[in-house]
Amino acid sequence: MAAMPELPEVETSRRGIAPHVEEQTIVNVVIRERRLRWPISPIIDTKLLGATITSVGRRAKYLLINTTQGTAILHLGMSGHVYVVDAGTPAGIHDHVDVEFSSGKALRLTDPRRFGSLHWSEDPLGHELLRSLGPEPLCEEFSDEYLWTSSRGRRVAIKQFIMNAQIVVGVGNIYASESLFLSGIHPKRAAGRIAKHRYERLAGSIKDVLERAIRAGGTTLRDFYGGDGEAGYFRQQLDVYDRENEPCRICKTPITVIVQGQRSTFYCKNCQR
DNA sequence: ACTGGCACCTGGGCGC
DNA sequence: TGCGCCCAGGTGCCAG
Repeated sequence: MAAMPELPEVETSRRGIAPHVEEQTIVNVVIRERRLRWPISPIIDTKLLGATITSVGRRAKYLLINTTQGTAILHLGMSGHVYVVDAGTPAGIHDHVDVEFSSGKALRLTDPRRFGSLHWSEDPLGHELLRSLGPEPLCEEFSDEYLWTSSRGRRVAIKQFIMNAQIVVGVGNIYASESLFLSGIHPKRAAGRIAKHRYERLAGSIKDVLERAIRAGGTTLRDFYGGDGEAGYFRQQLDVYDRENEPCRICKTPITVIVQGQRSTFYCKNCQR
């Protein structure tokens, strides 16, 4: 099982856990490991205890667990998962947090690599980590006009430009490669040297690929009660990611892999210019 | 102000 | 079977 959370996986998690945790009252908080990307503050234990969850939101790849006392801000990093278990279910070595409800169920956070984080805030959108994030890719504000305007004078490669969370959130390594393929843009092209009409295709492709992935339940399908994920189906729809040397679905040219900013980029050197 | 590079961690897959 | 190496989907921070 490998569900590295990009935006569709986080959104899938949000939808998966929401019906199980909304309106639940927290009667116990078990934190077994506080050393995530940042240490989990002891404040969180106190704030969560006795609180009732009102809704589960999302901003970028952060889950916002809204309660009557404030908001828990949860990031899943590269290897985090959340799911619902029976309270008291024996914990594995990477099961760092259980939030137990009066119903006898619990929300469990598992994160082997511990790149995730958990914060508390009464004003989550004003939180240090969320404050200066760019727009959501699926909102209207994110458009060709926006991309074109914000890219003028920028020499950075377009792949890294769209993965920059100050520009737009939620475009991770997989969907960056995929959306550039769909819009026919070479990943190394300087962001500032792309014409507006090409940004129209790019903005559309980003929205399209993310929406399709969300509809497919993220790249990995999960059962949010009980735990284990099932290898997902969106992977089968990927055009370039992880397809080195396999034929381009359009022109049959073998897919090329390069490294940009220490991450793999997959593209078709014939279709993308 | 940008840009590129490093760091934080563990686990899985591969070649020998 | 075992060991060492390389790779992984995120992102804040640093120096230049």
